[in-house]
Amino acid sequence: MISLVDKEDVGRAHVARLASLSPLTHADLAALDDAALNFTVVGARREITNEDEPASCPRLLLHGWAAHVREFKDGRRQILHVFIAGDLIDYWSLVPAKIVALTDVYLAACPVAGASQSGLGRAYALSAAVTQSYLFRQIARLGRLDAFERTADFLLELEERLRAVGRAGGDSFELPLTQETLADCLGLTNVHVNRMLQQMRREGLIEISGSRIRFLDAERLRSIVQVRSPKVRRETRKKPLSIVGATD
Amino acid sequence: MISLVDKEDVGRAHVARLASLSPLTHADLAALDDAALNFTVVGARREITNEDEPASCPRLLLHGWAAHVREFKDGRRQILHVFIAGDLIDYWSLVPAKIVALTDVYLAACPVAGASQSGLGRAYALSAAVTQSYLFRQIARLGRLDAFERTADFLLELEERLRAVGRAGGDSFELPLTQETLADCLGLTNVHVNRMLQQMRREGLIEISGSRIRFLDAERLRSIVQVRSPKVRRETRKKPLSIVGATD
DNA sequence: CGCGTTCTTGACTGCTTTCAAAGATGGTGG
DNA sequence: CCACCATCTTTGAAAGCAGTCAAGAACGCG
Repeated sequence: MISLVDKEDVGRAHVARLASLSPLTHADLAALDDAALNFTVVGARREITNEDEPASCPRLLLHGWAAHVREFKDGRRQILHVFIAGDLIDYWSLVPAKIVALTDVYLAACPVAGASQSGLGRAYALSAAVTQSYLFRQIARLGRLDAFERTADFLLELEERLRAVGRAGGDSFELPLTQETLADCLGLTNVHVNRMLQQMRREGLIEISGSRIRFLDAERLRSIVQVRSPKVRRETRKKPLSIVGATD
Repeated sequence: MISLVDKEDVGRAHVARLASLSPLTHADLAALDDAALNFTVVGARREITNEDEPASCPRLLLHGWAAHVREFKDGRRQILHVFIAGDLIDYWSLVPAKIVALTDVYLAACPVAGASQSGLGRAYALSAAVTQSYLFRQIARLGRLDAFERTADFLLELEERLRAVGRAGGDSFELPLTQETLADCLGLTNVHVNRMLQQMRREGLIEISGSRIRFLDAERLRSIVQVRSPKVRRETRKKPLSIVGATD
């Protein structure tokens, strides 16, 4: 049986997120509330979309977690992007993607932006831009951060995004992902993810109980990502890719 | 002194690319030709855009190579995306990004799509979608491919993209990037990129002379990326992330 | 021709994976 | 309420891939 969430909880996150991107009119809000009224439930581990049958229309993720995943023939797997409550799943009828529910998920059809000048239309555009910026962050994370930094950065990103939709209270939040799923996000093995989390616990950075994770020292966590440790990785003076001098 | 390219060469790539995405009207083509007439030149290693001053408008990259790069405080560097001739540099006034010229670069302001129904407008939208799909590929590459596979996949991607704009003849193309820049794309060190290229040469996969690279066995190269080698990495039967059964 | 950049190579280190097995957890049915 | 089962987490030992360091060769430009 699927565990239900409070009715008032369903349908808040997406409003919070979109409204924070662009001021919404009453019509916009009404459209969003309307859309949230009849949602679809997709069970954990079920496919929301796959490479063969692209989505018919953009959706709002009202509740739960989903992932855009790419699978290789030999079983390797990479999660390209994680969707949380409030996110727009709108890319793309054009780019076929496999998106799976990581938990039970509540989806609603995305109301079309009435006037193209409506706040809703702009919110959608901004949402896409924000999503893209998280893709960039994911690339940088996978390309240049080591396992420990990667894990820290990813947790910080999740906390930041969850907080924006009221899903991170105080300094803790629900993280209903297995360490294997985490590993698929981070390009690591489940074993190594486990070791990194252990290390964070030992160092007093985080605390995990059940599926809830708490930041004990968010500041230090953040500083880890910027530059791992002052001594280990000394400021390698590498030739800059770009020149500072006068433009042109 | 900046080496000039043939006049007829400037301004072909972007037309080829956009027209292949959506049929263009005469007006569209005229607008593109117009735009290409007065281009700006940005010297190699100069910044096209940086985090502080976002681009004022979308640009067409008429000629040359550019990169969206992210730099860390400690000197680490990751190239998030490479732009080649014909590409649209349009993301985003919204998401500040540092984009540098990897070679001398010719840029033109992007003509605004007249009617929102114009082929040009749709070409822009599709261009953004295609770019996004390359970001996904970059994530999968960095997350789950080993150094050899990564290098192969990246070269294949470049060939494919260059071919689409007539910049890859036969089985070879100009690759005006240093191995260090390549390393920044691939999340590797310049030393290791060198070793991977050496290995590809030894195995008769590629041939490099100057800045020109030739695929000697594109088919085998492609097969490498799919599944590295049948023996080394045996079909790990990992629990599937998603369920195949009936939907809902 | 000389100089700086880029490429190449080898030896060594170390981070991450692999393999294997034991412990914890949660849900189910008796 | 407990036993059981599947799933998930945890741990150790060993192997392997990629990074680091260093130095020499090749290349291109002025």
